[in-house]
Amino acid sequence: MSESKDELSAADWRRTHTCGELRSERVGCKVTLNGWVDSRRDHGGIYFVDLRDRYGVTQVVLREEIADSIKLGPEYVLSVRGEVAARGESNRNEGLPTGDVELIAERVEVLSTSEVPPFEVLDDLDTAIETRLRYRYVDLRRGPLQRNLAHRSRFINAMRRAFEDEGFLEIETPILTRATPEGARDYLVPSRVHPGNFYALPQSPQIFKQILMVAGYDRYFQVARCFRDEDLRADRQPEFTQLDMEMSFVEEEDVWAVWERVLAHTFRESMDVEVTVPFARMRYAEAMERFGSDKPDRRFGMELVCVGEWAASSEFGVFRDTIAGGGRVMGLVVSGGAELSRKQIEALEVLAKDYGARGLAWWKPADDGGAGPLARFMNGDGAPLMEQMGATEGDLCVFVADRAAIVQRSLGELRVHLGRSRGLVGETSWEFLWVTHFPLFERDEESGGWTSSHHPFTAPEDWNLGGEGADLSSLASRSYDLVLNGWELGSGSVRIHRSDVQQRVFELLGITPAEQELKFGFLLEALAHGAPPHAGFAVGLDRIVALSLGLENLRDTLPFPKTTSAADLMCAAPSRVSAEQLGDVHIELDAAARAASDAAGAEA
RNA sequence: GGGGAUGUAGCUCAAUUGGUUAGAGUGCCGGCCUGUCACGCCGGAGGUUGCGGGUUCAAGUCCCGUCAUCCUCGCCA
Repeated sequence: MSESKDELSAADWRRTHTCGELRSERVGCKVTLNGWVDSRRDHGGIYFVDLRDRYGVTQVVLREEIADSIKLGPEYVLSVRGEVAARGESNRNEGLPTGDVELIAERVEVLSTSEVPPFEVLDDLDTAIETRLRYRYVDLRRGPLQRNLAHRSRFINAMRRAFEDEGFLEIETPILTRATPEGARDYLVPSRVHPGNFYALPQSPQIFKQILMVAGYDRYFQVARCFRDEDLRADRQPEFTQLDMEMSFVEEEDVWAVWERVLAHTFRESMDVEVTVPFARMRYAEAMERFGSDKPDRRFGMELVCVGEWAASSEFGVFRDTIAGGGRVMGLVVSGGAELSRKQIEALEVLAKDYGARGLAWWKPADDGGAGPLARFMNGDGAPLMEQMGATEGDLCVFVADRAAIVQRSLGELRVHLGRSRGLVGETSWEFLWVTHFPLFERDEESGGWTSSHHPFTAPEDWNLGGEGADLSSLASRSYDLVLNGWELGSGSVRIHRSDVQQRVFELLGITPAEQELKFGFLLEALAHGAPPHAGFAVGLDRIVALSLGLENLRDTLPFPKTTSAADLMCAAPSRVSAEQLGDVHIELDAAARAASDAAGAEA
């Protein structure tokens, strides 16, 4: 180095530019860059270093005397002072935005050294997620993740601005709150000052935002962290973020209109994408009947076809008996599916059975009766069923006979599977869909009682709940989901703002007046103190951000995601705690927990 | 809670029917090289085959158990 160590440390090491911004206009300027050593190329008399930060990469040239004076390793953090030089025609790097210039180093300071990283910081690296999560700070230096997180920031900020412009107030609600009796398992936090009592982390700010409506904050929104202690999936994390909102003195259409404006603004601002507004709308019952799903992917057809009439009069006993027993028989046409082998069709049957179907009947249609197990019930004439299915020779028809819910579910899942595997799903499009009028209640298979399809605060379509002795399964709710390309992005509803109706719904859900008082007393009380009609909605930000990036797994849009077993591999959470800490919160482990905790401790 | 897949060098993977000293690419370290840009060339280090047990003359390979990761059914008001 040309200067002594003392002069160096006295000198200002701070950057004048980022590693992504130098262009030809700066040739001749003295600049300072800060960044990480991305790659090194030692040519003996001349030494190249690519210096990286989240803005880009700039080539730094170290002449022999500087290169010989320092030791550089991968991911070292440097401050480089020097002059910007033109690269010249033959030396330009077309692949780099800064490729027309380079920095001729005059002074290099190592701000920080680095262990050899566990994997290389490359855009297209194929490292096991386990290793990436363990060393997330290295993984997060990679371009795709930096771009994803930057996109997420822009997306959320655009949404925030849109809500502010609509007159909404951003209001925070508690993270330490009380356990709810229904819904997902709560994450619990033991109280030190209230022995034997626990806070719960919120599954959503639902009750708080309703109480804000009662309090007169008629337009609320929040970027809210939510927690649910349930098993995970690629599209599900134990803690996740919602863009949550609620409005007073409105009905469904008002909520939808706000969201249509907000999302149009958000996609325009953050992605330069124009989305079609207003969004399409479809009732739940229609979605189930046509697509076998409450979140239909409408990018391809292959809709379910009801063949109940044909089945009722067919000679196939299973079909006939199903119809006679009040069930349904429906089918799908797999275009060009006649090419599928028996083995491939059996794989489809396995899939259908995963979702409750008892079997999958199939038929390769033709005028003469076609082929497959159903062919012998055609009496040599396939035309009538072909016409009803809208099938032609060369297609494959598959059928499920069962209770309506099972028929729709299994064929709906089959449809999505076939749509993907047969390449029917086109490019990602931005055709949003409101699915409306979900059932108010569902049967709980285990207890035989009733549960809310959405949540117990959802308004019924009929404030009288159908009167005394009504068939609860037939009641529709004023809830709605927002769906995009087969993904549920969010859900909401008009709420119950009448204390008496809320109590009646609790009662139908089997919550006794004593329980209501104990667990929801504060809400019922609030509703009895002047509650305006209100409605709201929340989207899963992780999902919509992932989808807007074309990703199906949430992990690449989150800085510190957890594993399928809800562990953080970087900081090794959850962990055991000292006996003293447990004592503080009045917790004693049982024998099984002690053993598991000791085993985990021994491994670590 | 159930089902499936995976686990070998820092990383990504290979290793025939159970058979010699577990290999390759990449990264790392050293040497050479004045225009590279995923530089190149030469050399080197690097292994509890996830862990525990079993079968066998012999186990990365077969069996049992266990742990971790991923996908998934249930679950997720």
